[in-house]
Amino acid sequence: MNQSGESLRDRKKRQTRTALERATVRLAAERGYDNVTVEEIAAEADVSVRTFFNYFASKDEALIGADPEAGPRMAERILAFPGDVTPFDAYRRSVLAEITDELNNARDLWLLRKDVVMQRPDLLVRAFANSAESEQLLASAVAARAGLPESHLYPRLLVSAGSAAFRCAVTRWAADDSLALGDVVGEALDLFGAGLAHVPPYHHEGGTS
Amino acid sequence: MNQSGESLRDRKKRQTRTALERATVRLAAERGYDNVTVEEIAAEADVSVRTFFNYFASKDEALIGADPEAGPRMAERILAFPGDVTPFDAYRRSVLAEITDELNNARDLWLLRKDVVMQRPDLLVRAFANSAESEQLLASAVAARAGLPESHLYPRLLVSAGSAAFRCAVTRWAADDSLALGDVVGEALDLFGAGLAHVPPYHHEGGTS
DNA sequence: CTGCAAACTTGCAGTGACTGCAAAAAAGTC
DNA sequence: GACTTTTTTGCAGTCACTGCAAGTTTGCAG
Repeated sequence: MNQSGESLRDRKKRQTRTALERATVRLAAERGYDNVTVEEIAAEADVSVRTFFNYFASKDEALIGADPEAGPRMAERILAFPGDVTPFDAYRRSVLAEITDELNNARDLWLLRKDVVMQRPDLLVRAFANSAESEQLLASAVAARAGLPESHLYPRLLVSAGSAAFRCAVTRWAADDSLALGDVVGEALDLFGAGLAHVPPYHHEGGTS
Repeated sequence: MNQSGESLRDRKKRQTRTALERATVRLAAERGYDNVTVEEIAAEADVSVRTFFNYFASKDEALIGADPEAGPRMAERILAFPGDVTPFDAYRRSVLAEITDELNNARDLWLLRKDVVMQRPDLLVRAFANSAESEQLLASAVAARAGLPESHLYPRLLVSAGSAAFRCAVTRWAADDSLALGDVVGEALDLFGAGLAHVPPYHHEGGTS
């Protein structure tokens, strides 16, 4: 019964996973991240506490909705671009594509996460701390594309810059409703691309930049 | 009795603080970070567990030796440079100065921390997660110097890039004994300064870069 | 549809980080 | 030496997280 690629089991697993994720985000946004216990989250999703930890290694991970496939997916994307695309561009496009997908799939969740992040900005950093494994994958992909050894600083810096861009962008996005998250991330990556030695122009009071 | 600027009390506090820090790092390097309990650390430093938590908010903080004065100190340095120094250079120099000082004061600790980080790279990221407050200070200083509003992406990105540079540099430093940490951080910051769109040259097997 | 194996869920008991509180012990002051 | 302010400590409690050993559900073959 897996011609559709997804058995009953798989479907149920996906369901509990997203139920837990949504419960976590919803409750955290509603009454503050650390006023919510895993027990409450599990109850909300109608599973046992132990099951929560079968799906997520930590409360943090559930909040951010850590997707174990995101790393491999992005790495593949990076390598799939035609040869004349620079490593930076490949990485940049890959990140933006991922964000677009994510927002299309769960924009509502990100709106709630925004509230949580506004209360506790450190959560975003902490959540990214656990993705060292994925980052390693991305760094390898970048290294391959750039013709550099894995030990080189550049690939790791580029990937770190990516998550920094994302984190800063979320903060900025949270503060200004009128912006699209993808655009802000793109802008941040551009600053990294152009070099931080170059201070970007800023027109006081003149939003046509 | 505080003409020397430091009373008995202050001296003792400093002593317990560094004793706890050293105990944490030493034990963690010796037998692995999570095979060490706070109870053991406290015992090693001859204080109670409760006292440990009077000095450090978490085990992570003790491992990294989080210095609450580092943020203000660096911010001050950034603002103190003459006016013709660019924001990037001011930040860069400030970071390198801090690292130099730190290594001069506690090089042995950093050598041990290196071992711990090699076992668990995520600890470094997590440790930096709690410094959101300091980062805000630095970002403000950079913003002031760059003539940008605090809400602008640039200052935050520069500061994030700084910690990314530091984290990547430590990793690289841990893997190659022959390098000086300060140099690697400087190199990383230079890559950020020049722009990541530019892939650095790499001479296969020719260390004259 | 039955019986078996693999995957998933659950409860339970335990560890360890971390907190608030109130009392003991120093340290500084006069 | 009494008095105030800090610092240390013990204690009780909460909560995240883990390993283990059932119990339950799903997949599959006969």
